[in-house]
Amino acid sequence: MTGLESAMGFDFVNDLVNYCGMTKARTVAPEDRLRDAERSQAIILSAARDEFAEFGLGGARMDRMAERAGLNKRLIYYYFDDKEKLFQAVLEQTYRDIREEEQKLRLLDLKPVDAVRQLIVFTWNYYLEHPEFLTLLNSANLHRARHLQGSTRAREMNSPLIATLGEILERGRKDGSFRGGIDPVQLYVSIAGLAYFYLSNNHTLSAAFGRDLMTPKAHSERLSHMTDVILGYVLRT
Amino acid sequence: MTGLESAMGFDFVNDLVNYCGMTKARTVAPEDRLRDAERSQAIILSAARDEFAEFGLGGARMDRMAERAGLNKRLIYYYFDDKEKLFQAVLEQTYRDIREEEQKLRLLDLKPVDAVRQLIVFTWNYYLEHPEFLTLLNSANLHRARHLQGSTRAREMNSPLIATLGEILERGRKDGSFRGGIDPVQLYVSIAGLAYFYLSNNHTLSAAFGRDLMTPKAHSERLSHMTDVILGYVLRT
DNA sequence: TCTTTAATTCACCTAATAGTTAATTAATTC
DNA sequence: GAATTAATTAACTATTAGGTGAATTAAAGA
Repeated sequence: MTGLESAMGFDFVNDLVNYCGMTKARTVAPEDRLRDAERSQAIILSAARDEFAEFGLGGARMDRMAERAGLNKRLIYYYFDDKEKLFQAVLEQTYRDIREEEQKLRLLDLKPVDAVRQLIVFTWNYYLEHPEFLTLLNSANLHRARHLQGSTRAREMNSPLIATLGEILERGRKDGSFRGGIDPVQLYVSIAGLAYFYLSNNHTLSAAFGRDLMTPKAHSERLSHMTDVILGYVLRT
Repeated sequence: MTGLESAMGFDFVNDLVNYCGMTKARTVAPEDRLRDAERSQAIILSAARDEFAEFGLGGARMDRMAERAGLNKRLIYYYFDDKEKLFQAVLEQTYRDIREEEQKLRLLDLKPVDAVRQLIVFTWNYYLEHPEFLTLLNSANLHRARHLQGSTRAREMNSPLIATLGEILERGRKDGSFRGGIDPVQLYVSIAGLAYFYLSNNHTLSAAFGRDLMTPKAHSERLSHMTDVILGYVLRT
């Protein structure tokens, strides 16, 4: 309480808060706070994501993460216990991010062909704009995805997309544009695989074929090729 | 020299070797030798391959490699200098192995459709039977393939395959079975990607879709799907 | 204002790890 | 059979890296 408030004989700030109907969860503006648990956790998570993405689980360094975050290393352990749990938290966040973007697509509002086209374009662009997604998944798989132990969470996040794709395939079959008997999981894995492999393995592929696969031109050629391949399979001929 | 040889007054073994016209590079049968540089190097390389494949470059442990190899750790440094160079040697060996197998395919002896089919089957089976190939390539890419520095070697190894595939596509186009304008590099990357992503990411995918992707049945379904996708694209309709 | 709680920092520990020095001994040469 | 070379080992080092105990201080509560 300030000297003035004290002199006035009542708690001015508290009265104001009560008058306005605000909860007094915060007495200082979020920006001005020197300490903020949520903010620190978010910063750590993002620093850890970058570090894991760049060096893999085995190569990532806790000290470097702290430095990246601009926070004391002890805080990482305070909030995330250990390296394994931190990696798990990063993975969950990463999954949440892509599924959130996928939700926005509203594929069921489109014609079946356009919906498939859109899904291909989205997948390609998302991988292109989030290279960390690719390396994090590689790390997770190297460790046999033991960080997605519960697996129910992961399944819950992914089944909506597969259900949507199944519905799209069904509609396309009914209106005669798609062939029948397509497994939505196989199709999704194929779309993802065509983009993933090209981008994730671009360094070895570029070396192997002596051709820069990361130019804008190469990118648009790949997207166009991918679309041809998938539509060539899906469309009734 | 044995006591007997000595007693006879001449070097029996040397005379025998000269008589037979053999070079005396080895005095003891390869099996019986306690020390053998080539053998040790091969053992180290294979132990290192397994270790790198299981834990990645960052997670691999030199001590564990020595244990796997059943040889003193110092030998690894004696023959391969350091961890980085060892990883490079492992990568080169790995590439050599798959290209050697590819050479045996004799795709140009087949009809174009069958050649493409064969390439798909080979790729699928090779990845399936050599899971270490997948994780090693992932590691190489995580480190931006800096271990394939010269790149000329890598290109030399891969261009024959692309040339062969180009020839197959050309023949197929001429005989009217294939569509025109297919880029062999794109096609190869697609075939590889369809198999690679499924197998390399099988742990996260299985968790995401709540479905075991590694049963024999799932495998044959995937191969069949992949074939449909690629042929659906390649074949003139 | 005073107390309590929780965010943050400092200093440190221990085990592991990449890499090395120097001795040893099997194999080869003469 | 002695000398030389090369494969192999044992023991060691310096450093790094994951993790922790305890003090500090900002923020919240009363």
